Amino acid sequence: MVSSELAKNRPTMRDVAAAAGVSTALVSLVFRDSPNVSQHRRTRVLDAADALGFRPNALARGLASRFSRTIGVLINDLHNPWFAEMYDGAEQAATAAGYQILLTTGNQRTSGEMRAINTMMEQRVDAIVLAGPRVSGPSIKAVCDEVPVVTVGRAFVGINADSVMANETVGAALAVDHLASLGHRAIVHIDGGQGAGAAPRRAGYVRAMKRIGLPADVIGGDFSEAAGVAGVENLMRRKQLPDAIFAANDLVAFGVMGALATRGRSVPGDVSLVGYDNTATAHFTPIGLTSVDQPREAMGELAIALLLERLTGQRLMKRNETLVPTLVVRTTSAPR
Amino acid sequence: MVSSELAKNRPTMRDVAAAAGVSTALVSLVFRDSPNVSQHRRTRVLDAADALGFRPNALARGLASRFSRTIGVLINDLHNPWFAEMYDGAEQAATAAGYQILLTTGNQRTSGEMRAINTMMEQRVDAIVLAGPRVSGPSIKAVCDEVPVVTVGRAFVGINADSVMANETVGAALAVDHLASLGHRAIVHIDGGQGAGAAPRRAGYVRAMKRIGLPADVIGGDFSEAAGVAGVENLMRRKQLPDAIFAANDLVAFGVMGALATRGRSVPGDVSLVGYDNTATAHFTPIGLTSVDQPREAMGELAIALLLERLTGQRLMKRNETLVPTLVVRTTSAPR
DNA sequence: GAACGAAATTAGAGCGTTCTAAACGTGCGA
DNA sequence: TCGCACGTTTAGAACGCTCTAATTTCGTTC
Repeated sequence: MVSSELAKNRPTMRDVAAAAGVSTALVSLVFRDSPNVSQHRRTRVLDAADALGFRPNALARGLASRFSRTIGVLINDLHNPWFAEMYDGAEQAATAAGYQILLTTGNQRTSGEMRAINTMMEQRVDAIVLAGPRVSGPSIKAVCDEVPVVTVGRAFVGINADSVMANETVGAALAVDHLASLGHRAIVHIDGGQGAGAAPRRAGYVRAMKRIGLPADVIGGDFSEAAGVAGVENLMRRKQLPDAIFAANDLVAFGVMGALATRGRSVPGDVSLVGYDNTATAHFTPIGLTSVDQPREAMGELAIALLLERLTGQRLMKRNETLVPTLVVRTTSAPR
Repeated sequence: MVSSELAKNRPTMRDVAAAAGVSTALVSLVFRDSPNVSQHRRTRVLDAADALGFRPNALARGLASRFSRTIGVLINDLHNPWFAEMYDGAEQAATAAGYQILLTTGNQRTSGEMRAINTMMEQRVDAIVLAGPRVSGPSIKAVCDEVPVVTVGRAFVGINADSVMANETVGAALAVDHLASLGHRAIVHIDGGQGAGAAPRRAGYVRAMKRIGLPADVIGGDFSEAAGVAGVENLMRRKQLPDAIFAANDLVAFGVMGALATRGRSVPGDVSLVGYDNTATAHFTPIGLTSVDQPREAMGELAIALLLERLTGQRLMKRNETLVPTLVVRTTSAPR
């Protein structure tokens, strides 16, 4: 090994034990906060430990104990702040339970995700959170049989993995009801096409419109800014613009805003606009996008809670949880 | 241990060896891609391995080999896409060199960072990247003596850690020169106060203005949207608005945009505006913020490259690298 | 002061790899 | 036929910790 000179001889429990004049077993007990260690020895050990600059070796610990006390979290896209917020909730819950988090990303590619999952398994994480996974169900079946797994934002059928989702249908209804309550009648939905969550949002929109007694009016799109621009171009060809637009997500809404501005139309003066996801960008003053907000942190916390139930053996059955979104009203939606 | 029933008896090298009728040493050689294993045995071992569903145990491997082949990356703020892009570069470089990345976050708090650093050290990472660290120099001195460390976006003096920075002075000059070349004379800088990188940006602005022969005009602020709003309020009290504003970062610029819009002033009609950092939000059509862009991916790659130099023993001396930013022109800056 | 039980401590065998040094074939030249 | 070199393979001792079972220590009680 080239860097042998770098392999510092770090102090081990043996060294600490020798320095403190006790056995390694006692040192081990001290570092695991065992209650049955005399105060006397405990301080002696701790003093010796930090005199030597001792750091317990997590690899050895994990190997010997068969548990790494680590939960692996796979985030599909690090650039998407959605995941950062979910992660906050997860980290907090995990830390509170005495677990560490091993964070990996799949770089939005299926192959990257599988590689990351394999890495986690080799690191012997005790459980896994898959946030917005793109992998196929069958490809992770073996993993789910080895450790507890929970998926966030997506649910697999026929696989032993728990899931945490947001109720997209309800979210869409929130948007529609809000716009309708402002007096808007012609409410168009630019949808997310094949994107994850697009279908239930569309369905929620259609159902809510029907309930209120308004005609559903869906324009095809996808989860991108370009879809928003295209949607506006499409609408401009009509005799007149709708009262309001409900975009499949915030990106689409940004596209809509830009395209309308380019054409001299104002939001919310000419058209009210509601997005979905409540991304960080939505709240910036020059934008102020009204948007449907998913309880991201809560989803992260819940994901960890589900794993802990499995880890402590409290539950063996699969569980699918659904949380309810809320609407954050800003300046892009106004009375008709 | 409560979850004993979950501690699946995963197959080990021993099992694979038995199944393939060879020694564990041979299995080990196969999994390390040793060249001196006969093709015959290699395939027998590999077949046996995946018949059993064997996954090498990274903990045991790291313990025995004294190297985890893992680089720890500490990201100060997961919500900030800046880090995501830097991480992309780092991950790519690390993977190419056969290293895995252990990603942690400090949640923007110094205490969180120290905890994360300790965790990495306990996991026995071979080297560490600190991206935008907030910790103090002395507090990580011991760590830097144990493993190679590189800091990104900040440099420590008196500590054995390499660093990768962007040249903020040059970046500020880019912004000033751009605005001046558009014919603007009264160019105000709303600065970043005590924030990291604020001082060199301010200095770069002042120097560039002096070079061009224009009077420097700095308004105090910090790296927040609120500072942008406050800056505009400040400017409105003057007899007339400046030709252009160079904001300390994009957040400040968003604040400026919002505040100007509120007061019925248009960008770039009344005032041209340049931000700094080129955040993802800057590029959205309804905003289109001209901004100084740091070569984030390149910075991540370079960070890993520096660590590899240390790991392979090619270099022992500290090295500080500085990369040059570029300007991305969008729609918030226009001729006077 | 002996006996006892509880509390505190320890010896020593793993955990699943890697690594060193030695052993084993095998083919080749003498 | 023997010896030797070379390419393969292996036994067995680490690596630094945890865990079980045993041992020691101690405070009580009789």
